[in-house]
Amino acid sequence: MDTRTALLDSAEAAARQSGFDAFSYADLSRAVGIRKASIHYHFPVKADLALSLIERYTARVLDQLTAIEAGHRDAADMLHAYRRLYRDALAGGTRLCLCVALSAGRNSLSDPVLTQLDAFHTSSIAWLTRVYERAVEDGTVFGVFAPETEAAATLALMEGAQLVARAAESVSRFDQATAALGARLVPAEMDQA
Amino acid sequence: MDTRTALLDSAEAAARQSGFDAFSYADLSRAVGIRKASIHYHFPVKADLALSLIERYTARVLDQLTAIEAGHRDAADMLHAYRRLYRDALAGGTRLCLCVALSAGRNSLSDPVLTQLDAFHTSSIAWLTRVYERAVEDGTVFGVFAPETEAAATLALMEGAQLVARAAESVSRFDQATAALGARLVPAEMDQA
DNA sequence: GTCTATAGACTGATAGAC
DNA sequence: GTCTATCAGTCTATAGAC
Repeated sequence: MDTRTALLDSAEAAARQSGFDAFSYADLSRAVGIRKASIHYHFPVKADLALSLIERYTARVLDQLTAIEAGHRDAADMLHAYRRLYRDALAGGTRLCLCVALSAGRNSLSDPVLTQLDAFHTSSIAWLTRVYERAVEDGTVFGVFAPETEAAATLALMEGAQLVARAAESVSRFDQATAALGARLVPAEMDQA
Repeated sequence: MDTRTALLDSAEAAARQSGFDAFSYADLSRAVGIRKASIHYHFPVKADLALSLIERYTARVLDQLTAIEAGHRDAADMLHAYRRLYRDALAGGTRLCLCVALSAGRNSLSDPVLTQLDAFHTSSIAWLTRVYERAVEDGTVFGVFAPETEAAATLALMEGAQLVARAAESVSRFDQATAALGARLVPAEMDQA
């Protein structure tokens, strides 16, 4: 394998594990077995590395999407495969898809902070679960079957929509991503009317 | 306002804009108008600051959720308000919810990288749109009305689910968040049977 | 292409005066 | 509580020999 590819492989693994800013040329040099300065021959500044990384990654994922499209007949099958793609990319919860990782960056948080973060998610899901339980009763949200499942999905949807929106620096991306949720909600009564 | 609060306010703004690792005590000292070393009196190490930050934030959001619950009758109204909470927190696409930002971290990406990132999202949505268009025809996904809207939601759901899963270092969080999507898919035929 | 050596800047953190 | 002064460690990046 040529040095450039080894560098990209190592950098991708590191970026997906901890974020693009979390690894240095020093880390990379240790992993690949050449000196720090030599990396600058291949990628003069670190932004060049980021660009090569995402270009290679995008091409690879697009190939996979094409393969999924060719290998399945049903839309449902394709969505199953798509979901599996992201799921497998997680590597047991330790790695993000490179694009999420680039949107995301370093993760140098201490254990107590991670605990609090998890508590926040848990509380949010608990709250949303109560809301969806009510929805089952009052019928103001279309198609709710499992409140807790809906709750977890809604939280993830919000976090993901924010990430996508920030990457593009455009709120309309957020609106676009959450419009489907909005469409399921029965319009509110006009209090002002 | 006391120094501690000013520090927390400034740190929160910075963290939500660029990530927790993207601002330094030096930046903070400039913003608040005291010396770098003085910050260490309030928050001896930076992890202390992160913890105070998320504790304060969590308490505030939980209060808002309680208020939403008290102020609306319908589940649909509550979900509207919840969605609006996250939307407003975006501040036009420049700031993340603190929890997403902490999961996410620094974002020191160059313009070309951001462009590629956006291209990736656009391609993914285009692909998913085609899949959902097919779903409308073949009926293998329940409740699809607007393919492009579904596509944007699915992408955001995946990114968010990964973020939530990484924060907890558990794949089951990902499964939980995407289970609702799975439930909408008509089971695949058994090829092995 | 890979190396040694180094520049220059910035980081989080500490000691101790006031 | 806030200050000055300073530490040792990190980082990206460059110059120039081989």
